[in-house]
Amino acid sequence: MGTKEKILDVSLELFSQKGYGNVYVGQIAEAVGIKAPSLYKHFRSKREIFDAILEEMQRRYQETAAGLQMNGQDAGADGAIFQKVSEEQLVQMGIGLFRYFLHDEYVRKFRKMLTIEQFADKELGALLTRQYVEDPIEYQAQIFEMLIAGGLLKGDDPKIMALEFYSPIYMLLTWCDRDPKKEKEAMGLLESHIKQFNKQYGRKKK
Amino acid sequence: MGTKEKILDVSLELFSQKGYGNVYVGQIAEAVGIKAPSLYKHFRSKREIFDAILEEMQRRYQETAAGLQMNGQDAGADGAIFQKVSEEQLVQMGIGLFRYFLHDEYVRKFRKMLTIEQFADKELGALLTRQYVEDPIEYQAQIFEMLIAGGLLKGDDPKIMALEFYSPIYMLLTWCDRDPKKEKEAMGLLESHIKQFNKQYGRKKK
DNA sequence: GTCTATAAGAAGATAGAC
DNA sequence: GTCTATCTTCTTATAGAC
Repeated sequence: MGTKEKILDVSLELFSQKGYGNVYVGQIAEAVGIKAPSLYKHFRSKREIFDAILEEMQRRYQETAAGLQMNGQDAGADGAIFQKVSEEQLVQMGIGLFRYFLHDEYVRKFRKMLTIEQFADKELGALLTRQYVEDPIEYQAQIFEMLIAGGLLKGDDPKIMALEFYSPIYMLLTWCDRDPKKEKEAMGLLESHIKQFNKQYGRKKK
Repeated sequence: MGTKEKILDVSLELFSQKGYGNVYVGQIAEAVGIKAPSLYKHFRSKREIFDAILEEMQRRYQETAAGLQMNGQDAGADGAIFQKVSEEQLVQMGIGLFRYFLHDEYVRKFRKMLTIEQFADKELGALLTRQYVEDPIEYQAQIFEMLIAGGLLKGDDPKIMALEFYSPIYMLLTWCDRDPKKEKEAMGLLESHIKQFNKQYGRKKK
């Protein structure tokens, strides 16, 4: 890893723990293994480091989102993918989303950074809302709408279903961000939640 | 309001917006209407201001919690209170909780401060978890357990019910903290959610 | 209790040698 | 690209007059 990438890496780690204002360029330099003035050969200022992180993480998110929406245009093709929806698949969808958000090192650190900076920087607050409230709910509402249309789930308000499916995921996620030791307990609650969700909205098997 | 109280007041406002490390004593003093050195006649240090806020807000929370748990020991008496549970009452319980968390000026600012400081200060992270995850879920699980025992709701896992009832409240709350203009939309979603919850878990009327 | 003046130190950033 | 030395500004806190 080049020095420039290492600077971004350790800066994200520090920003996600202490927040931008409580991280000093000396700390970044020390974590990288150089002296503070050397940082300025790679970035013009501390703010430029922050901006570079922001840009890179948004790029990655766009990539992931584009990947997830797959055939968003073509509901027919998506329907086919979920042809055989089952409790097990709903559980996998929820647990998978949770695991990805929680375990991907960059996703986790960036979410923590957004959380810390959300009120100081309106743009970051809006980003947090988009990435962790509006996009997931809209995406899941679309999926539920297709599953209902295909007769695989019952229900009449996909958006409320998405709110009810996703909100516990989000809350358990913020819980584990504060205390990673809770992951096992959170996973158990999440599984119970999804099974309950399936019991409520799933079509009877026989 | 005495100067000492005013210092705590404006400090909480500033800390909840920028975070402890990004607030300077000069800003606090300016907001109070005095010069920075005068602050030190009321508090020995900036940290002491922060600690005083923390202590005061925890005192208020204990007070509120004690009030809410009412007859927590005496499930019989609590049962009586909820004798005539209805959709309208569930809605009022959820909306009421939401409104209180969102509109009480001190509660809202303190929550934002905890949110900002949660990763830098483990104690504050634990406090946020207690006040906004564990206590509400435990409290609501107890209520649901009583309502089930009394035949007013159906369901077999009060804790999962509490998770499903409360998580959307929490998510909509964090959403509105970032963007208060969303309150009306959030309130509408919340009401739909609770009605859906009641449809799933409520005993049929006839 | 509030002020002005100021100390003491921290933090971001630059200059210039290597 | 990394270093040491240094500049400038900001920030917390104290001293002492009123």
